[in-house]
Amino acid sequence: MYKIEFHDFFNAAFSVDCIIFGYEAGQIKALVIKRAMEPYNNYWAIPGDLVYPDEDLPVAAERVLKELTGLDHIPMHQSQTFGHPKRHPQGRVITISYFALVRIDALHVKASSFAEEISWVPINALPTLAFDHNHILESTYEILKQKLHHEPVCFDLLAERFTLHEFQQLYEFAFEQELDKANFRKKIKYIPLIGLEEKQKNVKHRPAKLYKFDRESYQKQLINGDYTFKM
Amino acid sequence: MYKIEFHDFFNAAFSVDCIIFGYEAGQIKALVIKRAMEPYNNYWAIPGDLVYPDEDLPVAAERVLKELTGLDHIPMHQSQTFGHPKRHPQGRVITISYFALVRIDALHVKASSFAEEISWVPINALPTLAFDHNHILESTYEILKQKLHHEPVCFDLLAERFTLHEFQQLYEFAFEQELDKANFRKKIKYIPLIGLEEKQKNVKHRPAKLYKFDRESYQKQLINGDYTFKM
DNA sequence: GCAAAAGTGTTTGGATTACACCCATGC
DNA sequence: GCATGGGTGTAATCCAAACACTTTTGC
Repeated sequence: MYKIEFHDFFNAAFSVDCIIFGYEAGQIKALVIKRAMEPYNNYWAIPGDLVYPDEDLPVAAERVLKELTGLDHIPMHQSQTFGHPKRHPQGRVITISYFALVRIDALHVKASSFAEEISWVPINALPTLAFDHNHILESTYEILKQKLHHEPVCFDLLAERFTLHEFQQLYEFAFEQELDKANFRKKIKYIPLIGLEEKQKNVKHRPAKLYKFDRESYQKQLINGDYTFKM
Repeated sequence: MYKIEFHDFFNAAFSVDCIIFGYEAGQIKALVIKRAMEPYNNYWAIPGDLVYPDEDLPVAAERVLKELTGLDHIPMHQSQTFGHPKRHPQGRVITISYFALVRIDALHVKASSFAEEISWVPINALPTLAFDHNHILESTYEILKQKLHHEPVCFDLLAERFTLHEFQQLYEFAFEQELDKANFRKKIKYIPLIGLEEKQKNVKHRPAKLYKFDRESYQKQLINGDYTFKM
């Protein structure tokens, strides 16, 4: 055991990485940016950057995401922290990863000066990413899958109005197994959904009814304690 | 948006906090130490300390736990990271919390020079702790409760040999609801337990049979995929 | 009419619940 | 004997899986 002075401990930096998941064309995807700076110039990476000395972590995550992708007002949750001494080539940098779920169809991302390109990549076909970002992304996807079982986060990924088939496909993709249509619909019977009058258009089969998630009555049921989401 | 030099980011420190849960006398408890140094001298706190500049996080968690409590070879899992700029009075210190589950009956803790006292406190009757440690401990307890539902972590808390009633009481404590004895036993029917010949002794009622968790066959079932733990 | 997907009903077996009952031990 | 918890059986009910069937659209 060696002894160092108290102030010598204060020579680390830390960053936040923002993992943004979306759902598009039947696949769960993550947002990556192409780095336009060293280290790992030209590599795809999770959007992330260093945290300012007196900045709180969730605030930093919001700021960094906005600076790199233009995305604003996206609620994020903390995922995990990665701190291997050699994970960053330029010094000791601990990174705290945050993640968010978004509706890809409802937003427009734009690359910043530090990121020359932005792309949504399917979670099951990731390229080699900068730093330890493959590891970070994969282990955060595991957390997402856990949440899909026990919390209604699926409705953060689906478009605001969705068909029951799209809803089903999301779960089929995440858990890599086909589901029976009739049984799926029985299972979701108690999830508060609002059935809209509107239907699908321009499909070459019977148009499906569109639904919205009824957040308000879900909240009420949560407080009453007479319902717990489970899939 | 302000701009600071790259090297000026490197003036933060980080620590690990080790939350040790145990089960004793029908209650889930956490290990706390009484601090024998500033800041928060004489407060109860989660065992934790600063991480060395080139030390990996899980290694630091193990070292710190051993230094402060004498506990060694306790497998720990990362929980959450807390980084509010004002959470530590002496500078910017981010803390990464780790947690572990132990069998209180099977270990002996000893206070170090930095901790003049060690105590197990029931999770539902915590004193005011140093720093933001109440918050850290409570939110980690929520994670433990989640795990109790989906992973066989209960057997890390129970004594190696336990009665089915002790097993049931652990769940009754965690989820704050009474369970039917007969139904509880049907529910755990598929958990691989080894029934021992031995029985309880010196109890003033019919002695209960003792059981062990069959880790080996649980692992096999996991790999085969023909069983998932659920409580 | 045909293809394709939407949408619903029925049967079955297994799990969950509530509850009742008997058993072994210390005092 | 009696208090205390250990341990088991039963009937009613609910739920999930498998599968078949009808409906509505575009072409």
